[in-house]
Amino acid sequence: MESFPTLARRVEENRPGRIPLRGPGGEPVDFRRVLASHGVATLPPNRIDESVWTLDREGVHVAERRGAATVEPVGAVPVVRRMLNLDEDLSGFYAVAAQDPELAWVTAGAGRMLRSPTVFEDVVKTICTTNCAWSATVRMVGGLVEHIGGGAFPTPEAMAAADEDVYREVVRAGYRGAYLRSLAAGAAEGAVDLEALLDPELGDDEVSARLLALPGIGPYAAAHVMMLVGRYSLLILDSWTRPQYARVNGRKASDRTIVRRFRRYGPYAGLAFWLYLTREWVPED
DNA sequence: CGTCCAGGTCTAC
DNA sequence: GGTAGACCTGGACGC
Repeated sequence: MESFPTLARRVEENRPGRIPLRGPGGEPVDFRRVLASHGVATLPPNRIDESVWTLDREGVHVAERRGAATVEPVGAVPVVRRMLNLDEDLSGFYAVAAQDPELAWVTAGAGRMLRSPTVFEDVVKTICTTNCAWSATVRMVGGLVEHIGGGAFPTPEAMAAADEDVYREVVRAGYRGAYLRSLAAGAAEGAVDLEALLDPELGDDEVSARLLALPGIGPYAAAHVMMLVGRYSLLILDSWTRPQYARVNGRKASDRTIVRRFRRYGPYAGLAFWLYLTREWVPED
């Protein structure tokens, strides 16, 4: 006869995992705003359905129910916690944002950028956004997932082992192919430790320097990856954010002016800038 | 058809 | 420190 505690545990484990949508400081977490936090979040193998607000990926299903994220299977709870960035305390950011009439709304739970399960994946995807239209980014990442990862996001080992022809003829990554293979080889051999970029002991300048040392990562890509690993001191200034700022702001501004406007946010300047740009992305109910 | 450029980066001055 | 050109790809545009 099975003991009661064991049975109770089994019953509990068979229920979908539930993750309360609260940050470490008790801050609210807007689940929809995490799913719709940035464009890279929508790339394969992620599948985000904004009509019902669900996230599916590699057999994992995430939805929102009664103030919690529900996760199936339950074993995927740790990776989902990471993807939703639920362990970062944003209360310090909210304290500053509350004083800014343009951004006070974020304190309702905005600011968590959807992360990939590995930093490697976010770096690869970011490289695939450089110097090309969004449609090309979708094609390249789709090619990596389908033809190298077999439907999942490819491991560094698989990407390093893939032939150059695959990058040229299937992924159609163009000159980025060499960057991607080189990055993957470094990650596979352990020469580059991308997970270390999550180390809170590192300063933003150190994280930035390590990213800029990677093949194919320049100022834009470094700032983008940094936002995804919780480093917000740099603003993402590129061909999308500049005109988007002009649209939201009502008139154009130089990079210097933009940087000044968000200077009050200190280490959260990049996050404040991004949220300002994307404030219309998730309509209120 | 050619030119431009999109969520830039690299190298060479 | 700063700038000029080259760079894969493939839509969007002008001619």
